[in-house]
Amino acid sequence: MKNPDQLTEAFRARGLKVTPQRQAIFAALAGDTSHPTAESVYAAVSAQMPTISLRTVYQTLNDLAEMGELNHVNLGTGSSRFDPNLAPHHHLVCTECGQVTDVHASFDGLRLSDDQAAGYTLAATEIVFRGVCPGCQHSANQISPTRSSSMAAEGESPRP
Amino acid sequence: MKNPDQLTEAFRARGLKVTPQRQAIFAALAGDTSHPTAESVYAAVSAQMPTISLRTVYQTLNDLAEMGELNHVNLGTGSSRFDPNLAPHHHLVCTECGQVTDVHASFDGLRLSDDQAAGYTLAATEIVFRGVCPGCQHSANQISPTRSSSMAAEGESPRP
DNA sequence: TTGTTCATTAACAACCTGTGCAGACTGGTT
DNA sequence: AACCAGTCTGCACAGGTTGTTAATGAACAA
Ligand SMILES: [Mn+2]
Ligand SMILES: [Mn+2]
Ligand SMILES: [Zn+2]
Ligand SMILES: [Zn+2]
Repeated sequence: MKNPDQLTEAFRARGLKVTPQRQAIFAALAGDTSHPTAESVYAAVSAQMPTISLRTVYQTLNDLAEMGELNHVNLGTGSSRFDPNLAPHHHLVCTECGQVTDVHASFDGLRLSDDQAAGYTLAATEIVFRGVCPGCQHSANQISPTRSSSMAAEGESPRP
Repeated sequence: MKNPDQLTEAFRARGLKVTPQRQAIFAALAGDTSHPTAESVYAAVSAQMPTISLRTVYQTLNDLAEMGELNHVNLGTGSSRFDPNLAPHHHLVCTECGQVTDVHASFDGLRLSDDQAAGYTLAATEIVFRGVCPGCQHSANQISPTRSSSMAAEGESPRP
């Protein structure tokens, strides 16, 4: 994702207005590597701008995704996530809490032979590694007093 | 997935009853390589047994998944899909119509280095190839009369 | 500065996938 | 035949996301 100033330019170039709400969202996303959901972006921005609406957050995230400034990723964690990291990379997803971590390794050897491609015009290859994150391993090793402690930690359930 | 008779046994062995509804679902899934959604299983079974409820289809599919007879896969096509193919394999997903095709190539070289794994306990690796299927390429090359023709072909929209 | 256009908000409704629930029903067993 | 655990159905409902509408407000080009 471009930095907030560049996004401001890009929005103007598209005839979109640059509003305080949009700028607050740009700022919230800058440097965010957590693969936030719309709700979590809303939570972050609301802290600075309590009057912003969830609807506006959705709209702006969708605008950014349409402009290619953001990737819309669906990793089966129950809600769409938005990824400002435009570099080619893959993901590590915690099956307990839904946490998503970037994997920057390149897997260049990964190509589909023509016969396997079945006539498809290929556009992208996504690799998802699933497992249990360090935080959730701790919780699991304990006597699990309330059974919901691990999910509460990250704030999102894996599959609603 | 086991064949219907074996599933009947497996259900009984677990103390689960074998009902006509469940048998109809077993039969519908046998040899189905389309990665059906619950809705599409429901549609198929309803043709033979019009009184079956969607709720029962969901329940039975979940039971089968819990028993490991079916894989629950989420490929970002808007709804969960169920995969009776238990062999390790990957998927090719059409970004236009949502069609899913198996890729049986093995990518054994694919391993995550310890530093990339970030302390996760890894459990699974999924590879998703995205592109446009042969059918949808045809539609796209034409003058696209109604713009919705390509989606109607496969019966499911990629992202609701 | 002014005017036009676009954006935001709020309050809903609608949508879709999926699940919880209550009550009627039935498979498998005795 | 009778029993009971387990199942089916229909409906309500939840979560995530989008559509609508109207009223207010603000961005930015002229
Ligand atoms: Mn990422
Ligand atoms: Mn498959
Ligand atoms: Zn976790
Ligand atoms: Zn297609």
